[in-house]
Amino acid sequence: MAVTMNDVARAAGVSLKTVSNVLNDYEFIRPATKQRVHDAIAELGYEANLTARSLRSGKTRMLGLVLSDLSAPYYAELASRLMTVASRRGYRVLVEQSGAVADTELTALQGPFRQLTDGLLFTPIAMEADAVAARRGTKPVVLLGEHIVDPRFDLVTMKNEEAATAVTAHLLAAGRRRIAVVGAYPGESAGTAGLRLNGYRKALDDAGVAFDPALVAPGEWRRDSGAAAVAGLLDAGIPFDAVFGLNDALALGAMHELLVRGVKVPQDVAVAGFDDIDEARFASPSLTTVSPGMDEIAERSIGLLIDRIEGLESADDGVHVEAGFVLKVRESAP
Amino acid sequence: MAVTMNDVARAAGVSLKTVSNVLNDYEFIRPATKQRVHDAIAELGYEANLTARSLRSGKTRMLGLVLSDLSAPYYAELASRLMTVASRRGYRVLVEQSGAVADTELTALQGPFRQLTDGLLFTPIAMEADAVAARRGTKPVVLLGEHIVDPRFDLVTMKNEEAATAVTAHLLAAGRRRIAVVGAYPGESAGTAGLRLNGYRKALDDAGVAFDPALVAPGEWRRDSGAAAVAGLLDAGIPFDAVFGLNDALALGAMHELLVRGVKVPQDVAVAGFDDIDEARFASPSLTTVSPGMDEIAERSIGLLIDRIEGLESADDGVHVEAGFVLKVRESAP
DNA sequence: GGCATTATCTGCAACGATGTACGGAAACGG
DNA sequence: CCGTTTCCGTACATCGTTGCAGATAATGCC
Repeated sequence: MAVTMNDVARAAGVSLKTVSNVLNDYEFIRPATKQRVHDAIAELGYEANLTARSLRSGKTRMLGLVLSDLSAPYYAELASRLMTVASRRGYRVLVEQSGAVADTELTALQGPFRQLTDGLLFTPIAMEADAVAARRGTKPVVLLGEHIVDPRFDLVTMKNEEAATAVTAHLLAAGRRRIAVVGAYPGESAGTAGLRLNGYRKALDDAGVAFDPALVAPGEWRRDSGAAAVAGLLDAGIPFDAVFGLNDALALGAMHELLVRGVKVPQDVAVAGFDDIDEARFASPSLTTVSPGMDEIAERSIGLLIDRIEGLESADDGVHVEAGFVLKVRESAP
Repeated sequence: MAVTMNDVARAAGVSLKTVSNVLNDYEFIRPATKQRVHDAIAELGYEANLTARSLRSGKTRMLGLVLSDLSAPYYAELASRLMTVASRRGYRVLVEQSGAVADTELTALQGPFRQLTDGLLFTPIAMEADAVAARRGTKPVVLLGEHIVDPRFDLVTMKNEEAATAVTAHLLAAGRRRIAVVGAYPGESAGTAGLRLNGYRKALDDAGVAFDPALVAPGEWRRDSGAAAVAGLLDAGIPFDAVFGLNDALALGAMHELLVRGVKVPQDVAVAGFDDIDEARFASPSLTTVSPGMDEIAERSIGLLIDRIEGLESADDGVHVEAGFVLKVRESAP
């Protein structure tokens, strides 16, 4: 049986409550008493029972992180940093994979997962704003991504549109005129894909280049769909001289397919991505992309969530944070 | 205030304990009673309080996963699958990043993290067998990887040596004779790196090719170290016609450096890796590697751990599981 | 010196579930 | 028909903390 507060209290010759007070930094305790308690704790090797503490206090000191798939490199890198940042403030992160399925997202939002955490970092993909608003409980929720942009919610995101414009402008400046986009539907204008597509269109407009819907190919944001999308364009005989993958995985998949087909990158077709995952630097050719300030996103989202949990942030409306970005020009689109 | 069992009991006109019994599938309950309780639960929207349940039962239905760094692609993919498999058996996975630091590993093994979980999936890197044996508590621990191979522990691993031999033999069969290895010290023979290096040496022996320590370059198992290791070899003027990265990240980093330096892959230097992460298929050239049966590893390690937790597995000695492997021949080393 | 105030510590109840023990009714056996 | 067994359900204690409301002693103030 583990050592309890009662054992410590007995050993230190004080009441159980005094031990609790010492542990919770209660103000009025004589240094000598505090010392005796600490000695007893050290001697017995006492460790607080977190479950009991949670039951009594209603706090778990865990944050929930809901994302579609932890094996996606962007999410893996993000999760890793979020955990590191959270642990600096004494919180753990519990991850739940939604698979981008509305049902699973809903379960994460209001099911048992919710109970285990003091607050949620939620990347909605399938669910819409009203549904989330109706189902979020009383605990804080900070949204990640851009699927839902709504004043009712705290949101940490990136400059999708501006960054996409920058990438596209960079391709245009290099003389590319038929820039294919993979990862969106031609008409899309909301959500992460939509925003990035808007950014692309804006750059085209600025440069006076006409938008061609035939150059826009949808696909899930994975390497294989990037490859499939490019294969589709090539097979359809649609000419293009650049590919903008709406995330790096898509771009890298696309680039792979181009090279397999004997298309030279960047000579024949330039390729650019979005996210600046570690893999991008080491691809061959290395991938031009945009770094969306992941450190800042991790820092700010955890900070905001914990501030909400601890009552340090009390804005009535949702707080919106937009991290900066940096264009990373590499070999795939010099 | 949330709905409690007491509320349900009142609504159903039974005692609190009967509600508990219904929820825990106690045998002797009249169908009619069971139905009334279920109706009340549905009507009130009752959800069991997991914290209270944990406190009373001593179980959390969470598994701990300790690994060095979740952003490493192999671990990210593994973690993702482990979570999926665990959830099928009603468990969640809580991840802790050790950073491959002994202190952090120790904390994960016996600190608060331990309390939160019913059992641990532990990838030791810095800690040694005796230290782990002394500090593991009473809850089940299943080791992953090969840093510690010891009959005292349950262990789920892969055929490192055989697989490394297969990769090396494949390179040799293609006529390569000076195969550099990145990710190990020349004399290493224990741990994952050591085993894979042994496999490499065995293949050399079988083929009657002499082992040259100058071809073995150490480095952490990341892309950047793979690149740095190859840069070192090239700068030192050590000739080689193949590189075996002891994991895919190393191999991909190495390949990148080769290509940057104008070395043709696979014409001048063939490259092979280990792990078969998704990225390997989409690299250019695509990476020859070995797939270590990650699905099997995920299935078996979660299965074993949960069986231990639930008392379904009771072998006194550690159970050792070795997943099979498949060589994936791709463009980087045809 | 008397009374309010401050400092220090304590006991009890409560968080919401489960384990143990037991009571009564129904079914069964001889 | 009575004792035993099998069902079905309940009451109470308990897991290890923290919140609340004191109790007691020491100090400050006039």
